[in-house]
Amino acid sequence: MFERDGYVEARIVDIAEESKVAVGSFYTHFDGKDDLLATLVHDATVVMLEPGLPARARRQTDPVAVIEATNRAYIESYAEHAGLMRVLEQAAAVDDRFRAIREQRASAFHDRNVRAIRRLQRAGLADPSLDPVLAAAALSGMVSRLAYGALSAGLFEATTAHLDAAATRLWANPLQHTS
Amino acid sequence: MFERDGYVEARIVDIAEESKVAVGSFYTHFDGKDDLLATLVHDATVVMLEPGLPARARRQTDPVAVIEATNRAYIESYAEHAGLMRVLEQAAAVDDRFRAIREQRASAFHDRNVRAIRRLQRAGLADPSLDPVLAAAALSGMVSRLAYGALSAGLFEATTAHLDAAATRLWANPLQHTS
Amino acid sequence: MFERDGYVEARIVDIAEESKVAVGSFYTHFDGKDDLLATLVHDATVVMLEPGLPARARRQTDPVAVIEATNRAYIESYAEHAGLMRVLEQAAAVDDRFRAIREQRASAFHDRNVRAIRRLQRAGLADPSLDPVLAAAALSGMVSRLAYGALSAGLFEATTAHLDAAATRLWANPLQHTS
Amino acid sequence: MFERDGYVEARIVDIAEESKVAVGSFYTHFDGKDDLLATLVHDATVVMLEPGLPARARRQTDPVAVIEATNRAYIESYAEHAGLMRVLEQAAAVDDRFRAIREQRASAFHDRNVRAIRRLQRAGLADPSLDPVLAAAALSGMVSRLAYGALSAGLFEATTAHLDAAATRLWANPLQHTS
DNA sequence: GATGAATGAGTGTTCATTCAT
DNA sequence: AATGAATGAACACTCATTCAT
Repeated sequence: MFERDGYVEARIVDIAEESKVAVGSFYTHFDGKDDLLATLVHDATVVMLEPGLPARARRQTDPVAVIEATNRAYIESYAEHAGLMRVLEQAAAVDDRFRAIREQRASAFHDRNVRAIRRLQRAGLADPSLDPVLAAAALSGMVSRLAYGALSAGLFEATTAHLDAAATRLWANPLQHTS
Repeated sequence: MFERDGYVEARIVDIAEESKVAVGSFYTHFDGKDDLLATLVHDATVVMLEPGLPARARRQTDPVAVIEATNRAYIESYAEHAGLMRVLEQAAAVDDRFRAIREQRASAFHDRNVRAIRRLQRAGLADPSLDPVLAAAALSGMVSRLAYGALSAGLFEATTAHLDAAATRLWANPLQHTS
Repeated sequence: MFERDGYVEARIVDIAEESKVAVGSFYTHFDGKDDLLATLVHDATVVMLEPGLPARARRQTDPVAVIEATNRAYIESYAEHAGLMRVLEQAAAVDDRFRAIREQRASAFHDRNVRAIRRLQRAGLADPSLDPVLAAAALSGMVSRLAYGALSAGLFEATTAHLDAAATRLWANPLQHTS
Repeated sequence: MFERDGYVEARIVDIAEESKVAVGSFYTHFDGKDDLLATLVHDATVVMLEPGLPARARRQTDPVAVIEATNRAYIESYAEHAGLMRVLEQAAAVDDRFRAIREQRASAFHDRNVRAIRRLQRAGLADPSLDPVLAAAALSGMVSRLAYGALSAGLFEATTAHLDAAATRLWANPLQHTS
């Protein structure tokens, strides 16, 4: 229902009906509309932040491999939860609680990226004059826009593989010394 | 009122009160809440798309100068209208009319960037193997995330000058031939 | 405006606009919507109750001629003011003032008919066992229904001449002695 | 509430209060003010058009008996629903939906009368030169005016029995050959 | 006298939430 | 635990009327 009508327009009655339970029963399980969405987002986030692939990638020394693994993880998880993310986006615009949740989610990715850039700089593999925080923000903005444009807004046709490649290339280049 | 309460929460009565007119008078000037926001956004957009600085920059041959001028124009206009943009963001999540307006605004910048990248590629100043559409999306995502993080969300401290510099550098590098 | 939108739906702004004056000017001439309609109805009623034709008919001795003259007068005046009468009908359902005006108008016709029937009875030209009040009510109900059906509701096709003839015949017969 | 305040003036809040339920509960049962009235009228109409008495009367051969039965049925049902009919009258003046309902109700009676007159003419019991449609309109206008005058408007004192008698007499006479 | 922008009381309708069954 | 009818606060919008110009 959230994905069809959006967070604001979705009515509790419809959600209950869709789930084939009575409205009252909905309140037995959730405190309200916000609690339901919070639960959904929480469940999805737990999966998204699972340190499976990145953990393995971190051990690698090739910076491009690290970047590619990170980007692929983000894009794939975005592809899987695109609908929910759109809903979270709307809820965040209306309810401060979700603004916080969204920021927290974003921070998790952001911080991971800041750490990755610092590591590359220390290893002499990235331009040390870049501000890691700004760079991480910019680069993850870039990747999420690519994901949004292709997977949510349908602005351009591209497979997730294409997106991976483009993201990695645009990530890798600016970090390099332009000497 | 929109900037304080958001589009959805703002009540007509409050908007009228704030303007020191009666509710009825509000309707003398606007057809409704949506009409008011549409008007505000329209006015701001007219200013933002004025081809002042970019037009002059286009004639320059130094690609970095072109990029810098474009980025500065975007960041400055974003800085000026940050609050309104946040409201538009919320309205777009709730009302299809505003989704369209937002897309249209985004397209205007996107298209300008696609054209800029193509021009640079033809002039041999940018890596010709990049897809201009994906690159434009990625790069403008990057810049708008920088602007959003610094000016709307307060994620990091930075002057608009800092943002200009970071944006330009991160734009310029990936376009270059990595030979 | 009243005839197009009905009494309740007609808006003062539209009435003023239609008359090419400002709303304020409307109130210079009339106290409000009700005053305007009262004036219109009054003007029309003055004309309708003018004792032109019936006065002459009254002097005649042929009862059928009297009846015919009365019916014709009613139907013609109804034909002329059908639109206004429909409006009055609606206003009477909403505003007690107009209910009174309508009753008064109806009474004028009713009383005239009661007097006519009494005269015919005294002259031995109508069944003396009929209650003149009920008969007058019934017969004028009949005529006004004919007028309404043909001229306002369009229930059946008939010229005013046809209506005259039918009304007179249906009036004349029941008054006669069934011996 | 409708009978006290009329259709237009009746407020949902009052209707709900009168029924000792909350406003919201009103909407649990009806779609709106119009739906409530439509339901009331529908229920009343179902009863009014029940072919009980007239069906039996139809088999009779005495035309006066047929007419009397029809008139009594109409007057009794009118007496029972006089208040509601007045409301319907007002609603019809304001809402096209009710205009249609009223016309439909009127047609049901009208058609029945047209058929009755035709039957009487074929049986040689009524003047064959009368137009059955016009006659039915006129005669039912007469009866309904009697009912309205006595039961709704209080124009004259009369028991339903008096009304029956008067109506039947005024119906019966005009149909007869005036030889 | 004419103007028409300003006024604000009034009301239909929605929907998250409760709670007796 | 499930049910779903009842609840009533909340709010957008209309339009007759006023009054400063």
